[in-house]
Amino acid sequence: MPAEAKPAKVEARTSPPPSLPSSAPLTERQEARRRRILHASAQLASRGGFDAVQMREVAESSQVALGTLYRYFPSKVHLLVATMQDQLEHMHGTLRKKPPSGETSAQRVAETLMRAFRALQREPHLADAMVRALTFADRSVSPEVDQVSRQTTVIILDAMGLENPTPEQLSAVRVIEHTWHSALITWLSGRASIAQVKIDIETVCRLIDLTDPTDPTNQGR
Amino acid sequence: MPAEAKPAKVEARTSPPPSLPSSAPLTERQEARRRRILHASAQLASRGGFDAVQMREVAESSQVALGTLYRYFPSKVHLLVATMQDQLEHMHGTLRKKPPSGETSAQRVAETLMRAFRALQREPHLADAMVRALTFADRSVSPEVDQVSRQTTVIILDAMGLENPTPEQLSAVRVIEHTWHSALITWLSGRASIAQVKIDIETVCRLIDLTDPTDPTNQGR
DNA sequence: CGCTAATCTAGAACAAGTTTCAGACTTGAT
DNA sequence: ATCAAGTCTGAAACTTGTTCTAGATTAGCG
Repeated sequence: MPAEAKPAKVEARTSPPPSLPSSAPLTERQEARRRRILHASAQLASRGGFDAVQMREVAESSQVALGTLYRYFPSKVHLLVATMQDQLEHMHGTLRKKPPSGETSAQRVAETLMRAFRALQREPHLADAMVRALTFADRSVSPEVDQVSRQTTVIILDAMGLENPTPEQLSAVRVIEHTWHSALITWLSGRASIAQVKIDIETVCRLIDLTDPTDPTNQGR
Repeated sequence: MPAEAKPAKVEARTSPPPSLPSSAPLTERQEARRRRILHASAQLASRGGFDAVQMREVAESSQVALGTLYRYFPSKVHLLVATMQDQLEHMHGTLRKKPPSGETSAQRVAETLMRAFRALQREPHLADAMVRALTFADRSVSPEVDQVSRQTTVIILDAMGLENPTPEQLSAVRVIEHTWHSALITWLSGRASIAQVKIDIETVCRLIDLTDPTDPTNQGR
């Protein structure tokens, strides 16, 4: 990675989705620019992963000046995390259409995650770019990364079919997310097979059983 | 990050610890150089984390030419992962001296990981540098990252006090490692508190109970 | 000791993320 | 329609990881 200028300009951003400095609503043309940028980012990422997303190329592909690109997304990592948010929304929509069919919460969650995993497998380079950005993100990207995390939580809770999760269940969900992210990384870096990821996901999903109050074998714990 | 030259020179390295091109044993002076480099790396990392480890500075601090530094460690990530291996060995030695006191495997593992976590807290910047490097590593660093992973596995199995882990237990250990890494990241990026990390570790360690054949409540599973 | 291959050094050069700047364009309000 | 403020553009500059080169040094060997 080149000049990762330390003073990662932490603009006083506050609004949720857009990365613009202030929190003003975007004009139509601005919204269009933002969309073009995200599209270019995803496209380049689909080609060659994290390294292929070069800011100059993104700017060119999206017909925007480099300075403007940085105005919308203050760093490459911000850009890729935003790209991930974008893709996650798609994903959530898609998953919602066909709810998982498993009988237990654990099965449904595992099924949902494996479905997401298969989607990522279709664009492994894009997955690489997004996941690497996520885990490489430093504090200046925390709000955005957190948003991704929340969205993931929602997806998992959706799969569990829970209205009011208990604190224990939320803990289990946290651990599932940890495992999901880390397992993805091992897969992306070629250190784990698809089968291994599947096993890991299924293994961690058993934690859900452990917190399922309707499971009679959990009384002794 | 500056010019992350894509063609990450993947030299035909094969030997285990040293990153030198071939697999020849190091001379004394070479061993000393390697040590100086790792020391400088850890020192700079302790200051300002990942970003503070600048290759030129490492070279200068360790009294080695930039080209030589790259001969020993083909990239910044390689260097930091090697630094991690180094620290892990220390850690393992330290942990061995005072084995965990918990009664169950799960307790001992959680205790061990929390002890390691406290060690990391003492040098948060160093932890940042090492963990970021680990998760950002691409395929060219897989062997080294894998070695770190194996070492971590050994530490956990040690804590469990197992001679012949079952496949199920190994799966649980994998998930624990995933959680450990990911939880560290959320802590380092300021998205999770120390307390939260503790909870996550304790939560995932319950998976061990699930695979403990001596636990009578596990019969129905 | 003298030779050769490998290693090391100093420093330039290159790549890509990030910053900066002057000038053109838009927007919103008057 | 007009003006000020805010945006966008194009291009250059700066930073830091990485590569390359020519010339010293060192290591091992006969």
